Amino acid sequence: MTEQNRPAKLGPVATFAGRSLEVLRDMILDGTLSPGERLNEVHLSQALGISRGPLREAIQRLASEGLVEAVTHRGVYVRSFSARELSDFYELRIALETHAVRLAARYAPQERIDELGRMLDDTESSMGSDATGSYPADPDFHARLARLAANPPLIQALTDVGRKIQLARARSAHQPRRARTALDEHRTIVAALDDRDGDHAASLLEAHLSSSLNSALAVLRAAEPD
Amino acid sequence: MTEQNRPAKLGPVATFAGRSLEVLRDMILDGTLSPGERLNEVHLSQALGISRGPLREAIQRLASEGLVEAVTHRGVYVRSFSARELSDFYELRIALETHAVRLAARYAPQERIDELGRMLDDTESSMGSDATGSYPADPDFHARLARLAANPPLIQALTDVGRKIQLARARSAHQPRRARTALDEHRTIVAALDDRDGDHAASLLEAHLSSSLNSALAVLRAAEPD
DNA sequence: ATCTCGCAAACTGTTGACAGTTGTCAGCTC
DNA sequence: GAGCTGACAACTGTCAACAGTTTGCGAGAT
Repeated sequence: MTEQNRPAKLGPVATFAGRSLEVLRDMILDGTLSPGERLNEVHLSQALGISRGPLREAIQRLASEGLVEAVTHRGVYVRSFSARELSDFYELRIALETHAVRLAARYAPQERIDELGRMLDDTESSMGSDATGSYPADPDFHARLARLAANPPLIQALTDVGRKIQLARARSAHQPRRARTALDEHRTIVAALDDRDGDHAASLLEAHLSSSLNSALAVLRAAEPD
Repeated sequence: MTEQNRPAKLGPVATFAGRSLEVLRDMILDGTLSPGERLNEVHLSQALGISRGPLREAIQRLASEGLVEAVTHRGVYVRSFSARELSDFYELRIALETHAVRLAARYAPQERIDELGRMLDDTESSMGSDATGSYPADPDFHARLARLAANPPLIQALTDVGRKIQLARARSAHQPRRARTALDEHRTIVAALDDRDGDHAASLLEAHLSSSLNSALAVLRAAEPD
C-alpha cells in the first residue's frame, strides 16, 4: 500500500458541475461572456461537452454569487452593474477590508507582514522605473492582505465582492497611470501594519480604495455618460 | 438596461428549484434538518414531491450560501459549526453591521430612525413588565437596522452571515435572561442614531454584538465543553 | 402601412432512467 | 477473534427525452 492520499484539497473538482462553475466564472470575469449577455444552456453545454443538468447546477451557484441573474423561463444573463452598484460594492469592500486590516494589525504574525513588504519590492523591480506599467499583482496584494485577518468567512466575503467589482469594472481595467500611485499606497499600508497601527492602516486603506473607486467611476462614466 | 427590480415581489418563485431552496433553507434554520445530518436526495425529492434535478439545483445554492457542505459521491450534509467559526461569523457581522450603522447615521431619513424606535416601543409593551420574555423581534431589529444603510450588497452580506449564525447557534436559542438587556442596548443604539453619532452607535453596536456572541458561546460550551 | 392574432420555433423547467462510486456485510483466511 | 475479500445494496453524478412557456414572425384585417 502506497501512502496515496486522497485528492481532496487541490485536485480539480472531479465533477462536471464543479468544473463548469470554475470555467464559467473565469469566462465571465475575463470577458469571454460579456455583461448583459445571455447564457444559452444548449449551446453552452455543447461547448463544455456536458449535458444541461450539471451546467444548470453550476449556473445556480453563479446566480448565488451574484455574477449572473436568472429570470424564470427567460434565461440567465451575465450581470451588468450600474455605477451606483459599483459604489455599493466598494462601500461593502471598504467595510470588510478595513476590518480585516485592523485584525491583521492586532494578530498577524510579523513574518507575514514582512512577506507582504517583500512582495511589493518584487513587484516594483519587475515593474521597472517607468510609471506606466500596469499593476497585475494588485488583486494578489489585497487577497494576501485579507488572509492576514485569519478569518475564513471574512476572506470569503471579500473574495465574493472582489469578483463582483471585477465584473462591474469589466473592460475598464486599471489605468496604468494609477499603478505607481497604488503601489505607493500599498507601501504605506504595510508600513502602518508593521507599526501595528490598525487605525492608521485602516484609514490609509479606505483612502486607497476610495481612489480606486473614483478612478473606476471616471472611466465608467467616460464610456457611458448616461 | 440596468433594471434591478426583482421579477416577483411576494409570489412563490414559480419554479421547483426556487421554492425548494426556500423550503430547505427554512428546514435547516428551524432545525427540521439538524447540523451534521445528511440530505438524501431520493428521500428529500419524494418528500417535496419533485424530482432530483431541481432539488440538486437548490442544494447547490445552499452549498454556495454555506449552509450545507457537498462531498463528492458521498452526499451533502447540513453544516455544523465550531465555536471558533461562530466567533469568526460574529467578527464578520461586526464589520458589516457597524459599517451599516455608520452609513445609517449619515444618510438614513429621520423617519426610518423614528420607525425603529417605535418598533422597540411595541416590542417592549408586548413583552410585558417581567424581564423573562423572549425577544423574537431581535432578528427583525437587526434586519431593519441593516436596511437603513440603503446598500443592497451590504444587506445581502448581512443576511447571509445572519443565517449562518442562526445555524451555528442551532438550539442554543436566545436566553430569555438577555432579552431585556438586548432591548435596552437596542434603545441606546437608536438613540445614538437619532443623534447622528455614527461612531457612538457603532461602538454601542459592537459591544452589543460581543455580548450576544459571549452569551452564545457560553451556552455552546456548556453543552459541548470540548 | 400598421396592428392584431395565432402559430411555430427555440428555449427553459422537469422528469425518469442509466452509470459509476461508496459503504456494508457476509464469508473466508490466518 | 481480527482482518482481508468480494459481492450487493444504496446513493450520487450524468444524460437524454418530455412538457410548458416565451418569443419572433407572418398572414390577415383595418
